[in-house]
Amino acid sequence: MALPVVLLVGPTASGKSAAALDLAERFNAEIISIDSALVYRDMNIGTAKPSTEEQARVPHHLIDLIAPTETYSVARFLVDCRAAIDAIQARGRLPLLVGGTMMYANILVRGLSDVPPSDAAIRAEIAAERERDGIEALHEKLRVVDPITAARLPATDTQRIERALEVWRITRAPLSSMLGQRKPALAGLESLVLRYMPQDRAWLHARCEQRLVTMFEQGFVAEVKSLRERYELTADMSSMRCVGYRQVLDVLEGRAPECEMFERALFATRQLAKRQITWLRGFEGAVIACDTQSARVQAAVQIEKACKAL
RNA sequence: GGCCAAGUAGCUCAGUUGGUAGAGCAGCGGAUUGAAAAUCCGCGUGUCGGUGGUUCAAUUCCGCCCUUGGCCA
Repeated sequence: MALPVVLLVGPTASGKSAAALDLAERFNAEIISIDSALVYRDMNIGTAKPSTEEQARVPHHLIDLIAPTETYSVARFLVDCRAAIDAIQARGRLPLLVGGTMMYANILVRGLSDVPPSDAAIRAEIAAERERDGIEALHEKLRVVDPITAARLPATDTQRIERALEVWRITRAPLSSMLGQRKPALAGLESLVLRYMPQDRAWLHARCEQRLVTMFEQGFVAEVKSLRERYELTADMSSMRCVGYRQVLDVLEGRAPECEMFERALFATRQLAKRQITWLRGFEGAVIACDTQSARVQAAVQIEKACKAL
């Protein structure tokens, strides 16, 4: 009997990881993390990574893949994720994909166009140009080679302007000519999307705060200090731009006063949750109110229904 | 009980020599194609404590009431 692929997506601190553990045990599932922060080794407290006990209860995948000095990508996620799904299904178990990195979830469902991978050397070269000439100059260069993308992006969107220029320099073709046709990532698989969303935003904000308090009590600052001793870290690395890590690093490197650290980290967490909720509204799939008692039961009912339908 | 001060956005406050109001911090909405926990774009959300009076017009001036804080009994 074929099993569906279940995606449980929700904002940070919504309780999806804990729910996933229960659901995994109930449905004989293995968990695949959809989380761009959990891929980093040695970043445990600030990412709210499932504990070793939790990982012993249920097998988890796509966690601890790279060092904090390395970078991951959506495309690599698709490859890793598909491999994990196939392996889990081969064992006759249910793949339960859980997380809050909505770009990954989005690409998983809608597919990725045929765009070249990033090139670290070209990317560094473009970043240097931006520091020297300013982002407006890069936007102008992009307008010449890819007017469609340049018109779409505000002149302030550094990351996308730099990426579009990078694509041009690698392929000599505009990014806008490559988008449109998407290669489906879940081809041949039945999928069920469960959107874990709070009815009351204040409930989520309170949980964000509570979890952040716990992180600092568990030694979050010590974790970042230890990371700095073990790795050659800089503030512009993807790992160090993660919510919380960035704010702690700002204090350790003297860019921000310690008294503001908690408040700034909390603010960043809320902004993240907000962006995640924006994505969720645009997704197809069952909505589950994560701030109600029956959230897990509702999720279980949906999964059961999907399994029977196959 | 008497005197004084304050009452304006979720919070802290500004302001209107009378023409229904604006900052900061919060908050909210949106974009998203190999960095996404990233990178950007947009939005004041208000019976100006209540009530009566003066006035063409009151959040603003006057009276009374309510609430809060302080001082005196």
